[in-house]
Amino acid sequence: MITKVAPTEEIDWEKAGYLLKAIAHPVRLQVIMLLSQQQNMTVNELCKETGCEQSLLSHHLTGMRLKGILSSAKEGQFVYYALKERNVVKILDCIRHCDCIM
Amino acid sequence: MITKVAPTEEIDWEKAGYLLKAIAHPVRLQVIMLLSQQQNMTVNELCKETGCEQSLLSHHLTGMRLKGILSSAKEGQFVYYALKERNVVKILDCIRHCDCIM
DNA sequence: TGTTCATATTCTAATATGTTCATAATTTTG
DNA sequence: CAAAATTATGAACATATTAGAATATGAACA
Repeated sequence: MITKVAPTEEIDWEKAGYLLKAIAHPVRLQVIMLLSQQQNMTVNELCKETGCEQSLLSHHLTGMRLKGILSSAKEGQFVYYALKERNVVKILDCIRHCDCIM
Repeated sequence: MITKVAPTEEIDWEKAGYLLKAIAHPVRLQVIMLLSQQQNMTVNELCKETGCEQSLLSHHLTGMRLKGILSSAKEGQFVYYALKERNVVKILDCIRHCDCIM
């Protein structure tokens, strides 16, 4: 049996870049932060918390949903958004503790 | 003396978004990874490793330098690039261990 | 039914980003 | 000095992202 010796971790840089781009925006980061603390929130709640205009926020939310970061569930007249890919929170935490001087 | 009670960590989302955007690109991520393992590298070395064309890579490098992520030092005909903001490596490590399904 | 609320979508404009190509600047070498 | 190597720069272009306005859809409710 042939075993790979210390296989250099294969990273899909395209994927990684795609993922980072998908969250790299102040509003989207805030949304992730909020949903990491609160399970689900309606669009309106997110609007108020982020201070982002409804239409624009909707765009961001739709995008993140399509990219698998968020899930959404319609209940009556409301749509509840939640984190689907909770791993992105780790990236947030990382930035939070990073002290990146920029 | 008045002490702030459990101050909710203030995060500058603009800054965070800016930082993420600054590295959110397959070539730039690779550059960061390479320089996290090797201290300095010339443009040519980075070219070969990333498979990115010289001019394009140069643009990326210049951008990252201007944003404070990389430093550069000219030595003779070569220019050595190095990580200036090593904290970005943490973000890479995070992605690496994330198993983000995307 | 008609009105209001919550959300999504479409359209348009502005701006930013990624890419390529040609060329410049500088250093080394023959 | 001329040629080759290394890197940067600028123009031009394509594409993507961001933003906001207007409008559509559908649910709730008087």
